[in-house]
Amino acid sequence: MGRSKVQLKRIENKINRQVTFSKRRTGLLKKANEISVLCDAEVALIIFSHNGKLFEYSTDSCMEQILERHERYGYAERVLVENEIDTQVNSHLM
Amino acid sequence: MGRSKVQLKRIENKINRQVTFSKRRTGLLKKANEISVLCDAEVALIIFSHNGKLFEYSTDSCMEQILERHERYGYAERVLVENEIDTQVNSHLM
DNA sequence: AACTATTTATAAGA
DNA sequence: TTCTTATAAATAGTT
Repeated sequence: MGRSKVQLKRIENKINRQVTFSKRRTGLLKKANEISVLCDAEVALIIFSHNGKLFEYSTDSCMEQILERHERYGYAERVLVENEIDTQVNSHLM
Repeated sequence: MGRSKVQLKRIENKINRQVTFSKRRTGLLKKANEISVLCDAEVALIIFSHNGKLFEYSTDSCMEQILERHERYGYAERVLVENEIDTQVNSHLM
């Protein structure tokens, strides 16, 4: 999206990388909020810049709750996988 | 982005909400990967659909490491805030 | 699931 | 670094 197509590889120029990071971070956070509101989804987004600064978004500002839910879900999935339940059936559910 | 402008509020029609979720989820995951690669950032994205299904992306597939880093960073920030260090100075850093 | 008209994001440039 | 602008990309409504 811009004056030229972008190649999906690390931007070596430090200034350009920083500018692109700033722009895309704003866009990503915005879209995370949009899908959350529009689709009634629970979203957690964590971004650490190359320089180690943290940026984050979470639905209803309850990051910890979402991370806990993720942790619990993870265990449940592991059980499903171990039981070899056909995931293709479930992939149609949202 | 589409035939009409979108209002930032919950899509009440279930079918439309599901379709929009599917489209935007794909876009969001794609952009999370792009900023990660282009800008050498560490990203964790967790999305629970309205129906409770989990979708996630994490840089280098190490979600747990990123979440741990987030937890540690959180504590560090809290100390900074308590010490009332001027955050405007740091806001120029990325 | 594909298609396209439009909106939106953003790469370069100022 | 903030604003502008041309262009790429995403996506809303449609087929």
